[in-house]
Amino acid sequence: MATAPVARKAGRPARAPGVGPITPVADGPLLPGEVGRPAPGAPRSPRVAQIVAAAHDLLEHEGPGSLSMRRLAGELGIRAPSLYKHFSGKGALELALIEDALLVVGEVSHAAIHEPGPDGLLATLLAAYRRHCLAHPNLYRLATGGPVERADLLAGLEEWAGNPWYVVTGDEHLAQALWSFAHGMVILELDDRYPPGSDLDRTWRAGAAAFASATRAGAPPH
Amino acid sequence: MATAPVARKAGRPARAPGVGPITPVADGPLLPGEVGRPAPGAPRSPRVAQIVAAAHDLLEHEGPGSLSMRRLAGELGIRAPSLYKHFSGKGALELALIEDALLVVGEVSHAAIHEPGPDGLLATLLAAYRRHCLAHPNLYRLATGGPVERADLLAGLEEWAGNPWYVVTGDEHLAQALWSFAHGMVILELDDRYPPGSDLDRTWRAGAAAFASATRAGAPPH
DNA sequence: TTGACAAGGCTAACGACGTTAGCCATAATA
DNA sequence: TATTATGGCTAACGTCGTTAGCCTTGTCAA
Repeated sequence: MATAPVARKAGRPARAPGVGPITPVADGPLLPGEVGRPAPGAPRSPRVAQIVAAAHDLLEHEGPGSLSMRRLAGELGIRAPSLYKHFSGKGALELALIEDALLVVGEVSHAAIHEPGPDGLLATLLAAYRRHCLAHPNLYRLATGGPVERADLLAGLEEWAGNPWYVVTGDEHLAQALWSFAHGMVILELDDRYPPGSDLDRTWRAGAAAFASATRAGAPPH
Repeated sequence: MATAPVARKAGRPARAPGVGPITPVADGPLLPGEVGRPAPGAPRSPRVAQIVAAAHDLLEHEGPGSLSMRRLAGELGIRAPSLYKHFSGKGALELALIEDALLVVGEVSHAAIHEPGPDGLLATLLAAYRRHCLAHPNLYRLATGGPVERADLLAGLEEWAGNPWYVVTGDEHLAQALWSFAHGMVILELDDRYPPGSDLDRTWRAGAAAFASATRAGAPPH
């Protein structure tokens, strides 16, 4: 390299380079209807992983308006055009963030259905999804707002991330409907689109009850 | 005026200036639980209405990337800075579009619950919402994507537009949950986020059935 | 009739954006 | 030791939203 290597600007602690968003804990046995994590694609070079980590931090801490090529390069101590040695463009960088986000949300969802709470599988999944997504608003918006180049995504990633919804409903259409409800709730809550003073806990419970009774009425979840 | 007045570039037919998005058909009697349309705010000047109409056309026909101040001005035969004589910025322009979009979607929703189909109020409302929103994708994304300055919106607009969901469920939390489901379905369908080959008609029906039975189980809709 | 003023155009320019072209230094490899 | 890949750099282009400042036209009061 011609210039000072790495050289993160002072500030928030950097993630260890090369470490992806997933710590692949040993996968236990699968539940009925559950599918396994898709095989990872080509591994990222250390520098690419470092850039993605910096972009992740920038997006989450400073907001989407701050995730520009110049700003990101500045965080890394380089200039914007140098980023094009590692990514074909901003879209490719965002796609990497989206992949990470889907992997993590998939991990969270699969973990939830392995530790059901007293209210049952469905309510546990909904609660875990809500908690996680609200805790990562900018990443969630990036990952779910607008179309995505499905061909460029890790094959099977979306299906795997959405599989828990099928596990808890036992029906693919009910699963899609339930996930749509959860996504609508999260995104509208993130964007503060409910009337002020709304009791959203109760709204989540009302939706959960509706889908839970529909699940019991139809084919039970295995 | 110093320059040629109006002077729309040739192309799509212009809407009559000053005509808003709503043709205020005579409002019939209200259903139980239904609220009336909010009182309109300050009327728009003819020129402002014309600019909003041009922005509307541009957004819907050319997509959000084409809705720039320079491009919009070009459609109107003027230069971008002149738009600032009528709007404080792009955000104010977008807010006018959002207000129009919410008014229209409110009209559609209220109309739907006055003409229930054979599957009942709830299914009729869902079908009308889906049909209308999918027919105006860019406007829908603008109106529902991201936060909105509630203080700048016509007072009571969001509540009125959302009121039909309450009318068909009879419960405010179930109403919010149902609307969240509908929004999630629409936005994910618009963004092509369901697995290829999904039978979304059946997904809509599955969700409708879940909420319909929850509605029957709880307080009936009047 | 004249003067003031509001409305609504205009040009020039600023800073930030994504992106490209072309150059160059270092490290690894043949 | 020569070559090549890696990964930096500067300069620049076109687009974006936006501001400052100017000017013409129409209206309306003195």
